[in-house]
Amino acid sequence: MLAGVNIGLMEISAAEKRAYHHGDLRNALITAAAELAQKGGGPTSVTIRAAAREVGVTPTAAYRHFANHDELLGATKDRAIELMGEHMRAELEKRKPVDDPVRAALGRLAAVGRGYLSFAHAEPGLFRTVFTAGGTVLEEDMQREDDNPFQMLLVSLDELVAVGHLAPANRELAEVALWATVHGMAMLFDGPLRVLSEELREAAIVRGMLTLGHGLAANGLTADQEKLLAEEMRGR
Amino acid sequence: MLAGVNIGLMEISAAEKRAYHHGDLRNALITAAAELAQKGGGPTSVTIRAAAREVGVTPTAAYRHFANHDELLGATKDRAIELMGEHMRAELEKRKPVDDPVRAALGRLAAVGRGYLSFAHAEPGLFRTVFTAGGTVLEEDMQREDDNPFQMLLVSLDELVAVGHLAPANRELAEVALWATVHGMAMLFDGPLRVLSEELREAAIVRGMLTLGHGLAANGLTADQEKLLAEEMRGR
DNA sequence: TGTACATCAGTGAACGCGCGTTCACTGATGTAC
DNA sequence: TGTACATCAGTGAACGCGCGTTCACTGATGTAC
Repeated sequence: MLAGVNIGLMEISAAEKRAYHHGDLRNALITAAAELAQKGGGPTSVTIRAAAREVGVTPTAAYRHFANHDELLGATKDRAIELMGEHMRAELEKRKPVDDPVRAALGRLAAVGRGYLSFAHAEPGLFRTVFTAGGTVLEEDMQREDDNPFQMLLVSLDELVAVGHLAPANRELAEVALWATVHGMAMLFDGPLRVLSEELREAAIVRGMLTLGHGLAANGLTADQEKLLAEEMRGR
Repeated sequence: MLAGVNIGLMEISAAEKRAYHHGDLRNALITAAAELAQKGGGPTSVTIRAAAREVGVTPTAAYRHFANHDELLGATKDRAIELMGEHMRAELEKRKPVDDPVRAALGRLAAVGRGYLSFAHAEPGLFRTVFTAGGTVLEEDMQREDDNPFQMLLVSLDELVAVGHLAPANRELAEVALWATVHGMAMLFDGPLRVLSEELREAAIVRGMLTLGHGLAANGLTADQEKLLAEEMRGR
C-alpha cells in the first residue's frame, strides 16, 4: 500500500508574523485558500471572497495583501507545491538505509515517484492546484531546491548517474520520461482510470516504474528497431 | 516535425438532421461549444449561454436539447474525443506500409503516440475538454471501438504481442505505462514544460517513447534490481 | 512617560458581470379527418 | 386537397447567485517630540 498522507495546512501559517490587526492575514488567506482547494476539489474553489469568508474578514481586506485574484491563486499554488515537496521528502526520509549505492539510488528514485503519486492520490485538490494554468508563480519559488517536487525528480536521476547505474548518455532528457510517466499516471488515476481498484492501481504503478527503470537502461530494443521507432516518432 | 493539425469542427454537424425550426440545433450547439473550448482554451469556456449566443438562439432554446449545463459539457467532451480519435486515425493512415510485421507494429505504436501528442499540442482546448472532470459521458460513447483514442492505444499494444515482439507476460498493464507516458508528456508540455523549445520537446518525445519501447521489452535491469525496485514502489 | 499625528489594516456598501435556470408565451410544423 | 388542432421548438423577461473589484470610511497601531 502506498503511504498515507496527513497534511496539516495550519502548520505552515506560523511564518511571517505581522503585528497588525489580524496579525498574519496574508498567510491566513493563503492557508484558507489552500484548504478551499483541498476540500473543494481544486483551484476553481480558490476565490478571494471564499478565502476572506473563511478567515472571517471582508473581501476588501484581501486587497491589502494581494493585487488581485490571480496573485492569491499564485500564492496558493506556491503553498501547494511546498506541501507536495514536504510530502515527497517525508517519503524519502522514511526509507531504511541501503549499503549498495546502486540499490540505494534506485530506492530513492522509487521513493520519489511513490511520494509524487501518493500525494496526488491523497490530495487531488492540492495536486490539481499545483498544475493549474492560472496563478502566476514567482520564478524564485519554482527554483527553490528544497521542497521542490521537480528538483527532487532531477536529483534522483543524477544520483543514478553518479552511482554508475545510468550511463551519462542516457541521462539526457530522462527527467521528461520520468516526470511524464509519474505525472501521467497521477492524472489518469484522477481521471479516466478513476474506476481502477486500489489493487490494480498499485500494480499499474509498479509496472509503470519498472518499465521506466528498464527503459532508462535502454537494452530492450535492437539498434535497428530503436532507429525505426525514433524515425517514426519524428513523423518519418 | 510532428504533423500539423487542421480541424474543421463544422464537418461533423451534418449528422442527425432535425427538420424543425433550426433544423439541427442540438448539433449546432455542440459544435459551437466545441469551438468555444477550442478557442477559449478549455472546458470552462463551455457555457449554455455562450453556445446559444454563438448559434444565434436564446439560452432557453438549449434546454429543449440538454437537461442542464453538465449534459452540454458531456456532449462536447464526446465531440472532442471523436475529433481526437479522427486525428489519431489520420496519423495512423498516413504511414507507408512496412513489410516486416514487427517493424510495422512498432511503427503503428509510434504513430498512435505521435497522434495523441500532436493533437494535444495543436488543440490544447479540445484536449483539456477530453479530460475534464465535469460533463457526464455516456458509457457507450467511451466504449466505441472506432475513433476512441484509448482503444487505439490498446490495439497498438495487442499488435505488438500478436507479432511476437512483446511477450504476453509483459502485455499486462502495459497500456497504463504507455498511456501515462504519452499523456504525461502532453500535460507537461501544456503546463510546466510549456517553455521548452520545439526542438527540445520533439527530442523529449522521441526519448520518452524510446524509453517506453525499451522498457516494455524489459531487459534493462537485473532480476535483483527489478525485485528491489518493485518492493520500493510498493512502499517496502 | 504622555500626547499629537501619520500610517495603514480592515469595514461596509455598492457596482457590473455572466452564469444556470424557470416562467408563461408565441409561432411554426406535422397530422387526422 | 383543405381545414382544425395538437405538438413542440424557440422567445423574452426575469430570478437569484457568487464572483472580482472599487469607493469613501473607520479605527487601531507605531512614532516623533
